[in-house]
Amino acid sequence: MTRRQIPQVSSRKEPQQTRSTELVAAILQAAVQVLAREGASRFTTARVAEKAGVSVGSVYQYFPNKAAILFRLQSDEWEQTTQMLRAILRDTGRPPLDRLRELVHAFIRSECEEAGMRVALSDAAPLYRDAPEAKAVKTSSEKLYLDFIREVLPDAVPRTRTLATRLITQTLSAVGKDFSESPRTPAEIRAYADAMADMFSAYLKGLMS
Amino acid sequence: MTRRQIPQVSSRKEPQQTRSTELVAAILQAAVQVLAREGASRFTTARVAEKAGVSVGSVYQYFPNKAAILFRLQSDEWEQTTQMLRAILRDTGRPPLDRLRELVHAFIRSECEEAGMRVALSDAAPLYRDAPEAKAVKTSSEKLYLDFIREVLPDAVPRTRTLATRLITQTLSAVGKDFSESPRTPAEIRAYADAMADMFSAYLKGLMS
Amino acid sequence: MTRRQIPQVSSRKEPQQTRSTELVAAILQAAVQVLAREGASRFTTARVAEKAGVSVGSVYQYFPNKAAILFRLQSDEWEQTTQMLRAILRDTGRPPLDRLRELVHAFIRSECEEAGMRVALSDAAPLYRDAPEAKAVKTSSEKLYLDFIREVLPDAVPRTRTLATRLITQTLSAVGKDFSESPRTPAEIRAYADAMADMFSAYLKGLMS
Amino acid sequence: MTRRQIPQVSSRKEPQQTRSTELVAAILQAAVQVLAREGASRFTTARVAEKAGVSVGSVYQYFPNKAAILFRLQSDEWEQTTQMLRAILRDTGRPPLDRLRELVHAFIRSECEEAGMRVALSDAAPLYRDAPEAKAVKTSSEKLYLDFIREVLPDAVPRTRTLATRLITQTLSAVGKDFSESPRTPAEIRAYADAMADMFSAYLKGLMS
DNA sequence: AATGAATGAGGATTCATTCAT
DNA sequence: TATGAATGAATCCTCATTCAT
Repeated sequence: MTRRQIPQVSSRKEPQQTRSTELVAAILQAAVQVLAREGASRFTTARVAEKAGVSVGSVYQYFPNKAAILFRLQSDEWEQTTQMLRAILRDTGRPPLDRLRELVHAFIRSECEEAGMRVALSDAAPLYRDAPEAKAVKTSSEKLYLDFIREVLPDAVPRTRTLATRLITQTLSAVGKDFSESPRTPAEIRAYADAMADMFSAYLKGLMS
Repeated sequence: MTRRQIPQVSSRKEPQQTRSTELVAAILQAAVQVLAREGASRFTTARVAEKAGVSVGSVYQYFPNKAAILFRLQSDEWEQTTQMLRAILRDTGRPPLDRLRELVHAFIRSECEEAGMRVALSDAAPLYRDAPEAKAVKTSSEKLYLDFIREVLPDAVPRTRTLATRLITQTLSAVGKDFSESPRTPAEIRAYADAMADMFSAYLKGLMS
Repeated sequence: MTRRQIPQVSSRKEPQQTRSTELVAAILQAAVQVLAREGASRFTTARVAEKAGVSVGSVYQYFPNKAAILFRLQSDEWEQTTQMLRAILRDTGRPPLDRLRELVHAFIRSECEEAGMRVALSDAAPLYRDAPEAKAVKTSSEKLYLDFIREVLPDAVPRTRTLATRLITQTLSAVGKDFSESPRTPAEIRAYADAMADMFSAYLKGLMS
Repeated sequence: MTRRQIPQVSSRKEPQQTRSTELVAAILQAAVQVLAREGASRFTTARVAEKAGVSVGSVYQYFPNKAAILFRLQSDEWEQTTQMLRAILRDTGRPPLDRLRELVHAFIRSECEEAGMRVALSDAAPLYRDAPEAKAVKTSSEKLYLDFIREVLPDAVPRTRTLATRLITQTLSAVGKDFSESPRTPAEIRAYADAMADMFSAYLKGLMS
């Protein structure tokens, strides 16, 4: 590609006053709604501002550009998901593969919540995914999984562990996204998550030997 | 979302004369280039026309709208990939899991070819994915996999087979896409494909018992 | 207006061979349908050609441009209407005002037939109305009315007669067009036509004294 | 017609600041000029913007689409005309038919002012006439006439009054429009208006008895 | 005569971002 | 700080007409 646009995506200023924090929250909440109701292609700063009840100018006061809003939405979600998964994976009292199963269920379930907004957010990915900040977020959560895999495959060579980690995380996120694009019933979700957990378990068991 | 735009995406006229066929080919080739070089957001009918050396009007003579060009690109690729995979899966002389492994390799390899264009094409998916024609294409190739899985799991209940089929196809396509977004060396590709094949094999073996 | 476009609107060639006559008829019939179904703004030569089952080139073989088709439609209708009215007005056996009443009824009735097409045709009027041929058509039918008014007001000065003629013809055509824009029941049509005839009669009686 | 386009035609925002009001005024004034000089077919938002000395974007800030500008022009004129006619009709000191005569004169005269623009505006009617707002405007002024006719024909049955009202208003507006399409001298205008008033008077007198 | 592919100017509308107030 | 008016390039698509075959 001749020249990808790599916008500066980090927040223009850290809002430290209460008022500002509220404003940012209002903007983000409005952004979620606009994304869910209108879709990625109709996600405009003007619409977000209007829904948030503030002026466009104010939006640009806290976000350098449209991509930054989307990035923030995405990264907040990553944060949230990661936190949830961390709690599950670190519960070392339970057998690892049990934890993995629970993780898969929790992840797929969470992906299916607010699916409409998530699809739209992922449609808008081209706008924010190439920003350097986006990559940072991704690698940070990678470690979490790697630690878990190390626990499961203590004797494997690093290369194998890395590969297994990548495969599982990538499958989880890519397939989760794909699966959640269609509306799903709780039963469907459970069945699919179980199948995926079965697959991961079988794979890891094979690597243990 | 309030109302998605569902454009008519099928070809405007079947080019039967040599000249027309060439024109359509030129347009599609130009489209591939524009997509690869400029990215989805800069993919415009005007640019395609210019690159193809024809007028915009000519583009619209053969494609009812921009989405139709993208859909055609995507659907040509699906066709091609499906054909390739069909050849592999139907080679019943070899053990199924061997064929599956080869399929995974072939698929991942093919996804990594022209990766730039593929990523852009997938970025543009919101424009064509909701067209009814798009769904038809998808379901048609589903059967291919289902037949294969039936061969592998002849005794499983239909539900299990369906689930396994979905999981594997979805993993293949979603993870393949994701994986190919970064540039990969042949070695990386082999390693990743092997890992994925291991995962599928372990999973299916688990279901056989 | 800086420069109105005054297109040459007369037929490119008089079709004298049977084949050609049929072609022209097919084109005109298709034009009527396109006008009725798609409206003036979507009336295009391409659509007419397609509906007629001929090529655009053939359309341009017999009509120098789009306006000419519309003009022909309009002028055919004028012709037809005039013929009908002539028959009524010249039936000198009946009292003039009776004939006028019948004329009004016949006219309004005919305007309400194929109303959709007529509205569209009138929407397209800007395209053909300024052609010199259009004016010729109009004046030709003027005489018919003038003769009738002369019969009704034999003693009036020419000025009065001219004025009365213009007022009546203009009212008839303008109000007829306006009235037919909404769908009307036969009863409505009769009532309206009667009222209009009453108005004309009262007016002319006033001028007779 | 398969599907008419019924655009939302009401103003996008009520300009309350002086600056905005001026802008809207400038746009409308420019619109009038473009309409008068270029005609309906060359009436484009770009031309209006340019003539008004603002950007296209600004035009769209106050008018949701082209039709809305035209509708506003038309509706302003309706308003103005109605106001004028109301003053005449409500001057109950004078005999009704005198007032009617004056109304006819005033109306025809006003129609002949800025005739070029009016013709163009009416050529553009297909763009705005089907908007729901347009119908509302029309019915509102209907009442004015109905009240007047009630005064003239106090003993007539409602049906008759309604019919007379419709006939007169429709004649007035349709014939007025038609008459003003050609340039007219003041004398012509007076003569034509007098003739029309004669016609209305004769008609109403006939209904009184 | 007939065809219909090709042209390309033209038009409506959107939207990210800025900046004067 | 907040506002929101203003910008104008960019985009998708249409269509009258021509002309090589």
